[in-house]
Amino acid sequence: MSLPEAVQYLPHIAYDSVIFGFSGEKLKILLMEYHNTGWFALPGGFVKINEPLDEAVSRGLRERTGLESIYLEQFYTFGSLERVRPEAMRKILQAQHKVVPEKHWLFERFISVGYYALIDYTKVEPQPDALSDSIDWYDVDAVPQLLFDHNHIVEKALEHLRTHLDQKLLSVNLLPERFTMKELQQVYEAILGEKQNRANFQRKMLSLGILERHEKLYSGGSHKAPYLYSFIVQN
Amino acid sequence: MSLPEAVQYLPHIAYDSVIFGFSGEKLKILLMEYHNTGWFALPGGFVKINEPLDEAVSRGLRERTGLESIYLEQFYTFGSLERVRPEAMRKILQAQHKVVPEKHWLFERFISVGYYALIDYTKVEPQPDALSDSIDWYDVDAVPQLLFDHNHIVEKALEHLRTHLDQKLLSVNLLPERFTMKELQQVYEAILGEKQNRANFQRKMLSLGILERHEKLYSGGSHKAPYLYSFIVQN
DNA sequence: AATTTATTGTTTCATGTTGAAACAATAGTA
DNA sequence: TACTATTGTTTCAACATGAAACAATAAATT
Repeated sequence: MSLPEAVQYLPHIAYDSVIFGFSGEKLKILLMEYHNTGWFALPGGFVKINEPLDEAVSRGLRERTGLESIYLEQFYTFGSLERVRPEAMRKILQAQHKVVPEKHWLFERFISVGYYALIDYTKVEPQPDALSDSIDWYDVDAVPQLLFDHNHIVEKALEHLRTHLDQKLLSVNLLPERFTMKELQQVYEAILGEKQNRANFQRKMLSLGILERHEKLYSGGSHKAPYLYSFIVQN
Repeated sequence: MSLPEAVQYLPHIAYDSVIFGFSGEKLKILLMEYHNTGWFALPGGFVKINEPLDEAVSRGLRERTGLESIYLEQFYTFGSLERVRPEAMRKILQAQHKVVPEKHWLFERFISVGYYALIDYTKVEPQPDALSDSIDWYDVDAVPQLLFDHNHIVEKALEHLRTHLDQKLLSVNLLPERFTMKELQQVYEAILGEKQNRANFQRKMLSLGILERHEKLYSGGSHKAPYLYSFIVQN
C-alpha cells in the first residue's frame, strides 16, 4: 500500500484493488511483494481528505500501471476487526526505514473498500510503490499467501467478476481492440474456471449483437482462418 | 443518524441502512424525520473504534426495530465529495440543541457504507433515535425527498435487491412463517415492480423445491381456499 | 340440494433457449 | 490432389417459459 506521508488522509480508511489481466491463456492479478519481509499483498492505498473515493482508487492504479481510464468496479467493503495485524504493518514500515509515530492509526483497525480493475495485460508496465520492492503478475489459481485478509478479498472479487461477467460485457477490458472468437472464449473460461462449448459459445456471443466482424486473421497455421471481432461501443 | 456522544467512533465513516418491509400489498422502507427541519433521512449511524462494521449496523437496527438477527446485506459504499452538506448537518444538530465543536469531522466529508435489511413488517415497532423525532414506513414508490444522497442510496439498494431476489430467496425475510402463494407472488411483484403470471409463478416456485405445503387457509371467502406454505430451511 | 361466483391449483401447447453432436468450409502442408 | 487442424454453421433433442384453458372448491344464493 502507498504510505501516507505529509498529505492528509482519511484515517482508518483504505482501499485494496484486485487488478485482473488476461495473459492470452490465464487470468492473472497484480501482487506486490515487500522485500525484507517476504510478504505479498494487494496494491492498495488511502483516500485524501478531499478526494472522492473512486478518484483515490484511480490515482493509485494510474501510479502503478501507467494506464488512464481503467475499468474499475467496487465490490465490497471489509470492516471486520480481525482483518488487520498491527505487527505486520510495523514490520513493513520498519523494513523500509519509515518513521511513523507509535500511536498512528495505521496500527489500528481500518475499513477497506475493495475494488477490482480489468486491464489489457499487454499495455502494463507494473510500477512498485513507496513501500514495496516489486510488483508482478500471478495466476489467479496460484495466488500465494497474502497479508491480512487479502486472500479473502481476492476470492470475493473473483466471485463478483464471475456473476457479473455477462451483464456488463466485462471482457471488453481484458482484450485488445480486435480479437478472435477463440480468445474471447478463453477469457470466459479463465474467469469462470470451466470449459465452454465452442459452438454454443459462438452462437451466444453472436446473438447478443455486440460484436462486429472484421477481416480474417491469417496466422500461418494450416487450417481455416478465424475472423477478427471488436465490441460495438454503445452509448 | 445516531449521534456520536462520549464514545469514540471511527471518524469520517458512517453507514446508512435501507430497511425494507412488506405491508401485505406494498414494499416499504423506514425513514426518519427530523422535526424542526422537516427533513427525511435513512436510518444510519457510526462505527465504534473497536466494533466490526457488520456489528455496528446490526446494533443500529436492533435499537430502531427491536429485532434481533435481521437479514442484512451490504450493497455499496458511497464516497463521493458531494454527498454531504455540512450546513444540513449543523441545522439538524442545532434543532436538537446538541453541542458539537465547530471543527468536528461530522461537518466534513465522510464515507458511508450502504446496507439493506429485510424484515417482517408486522413485528416492528419503529423507535426514533437521539437525533430524530419520528420514524415511519413509506412506500418505496413514494419516497419523499431525502437528505444528502439518500435518495440515490435507496435506488441502489432497490436495484441490488431486485437482481438478487431469486439467488438468495430473499422473500423469506419479508413474510411471516407461513404464507400463501399469492402473498409470495405479491412480494415479488412489489420488489420487481411488475405483475407476474400466476400459473407460471406457481410452477416456478414449486419447481425450486424450497417450499413445504401445509394445511389450507380458510379465509371465509366463497372460493377455493389456498394452501399455506413455508420455506424449507436448508443448512 | 342445486346453482353461481371468485379464487386457486394444474395442464396444455406453442415458442424459445440450451447442450451436444454432426456437418461444412478453408488455410495451409504433404 | 489429398490430408489435417481449426473455425463457422446447422441440426435435433431436451428443457424452460409465456399465455391460455381447464379443473377443483369454499362459500353465498336460489
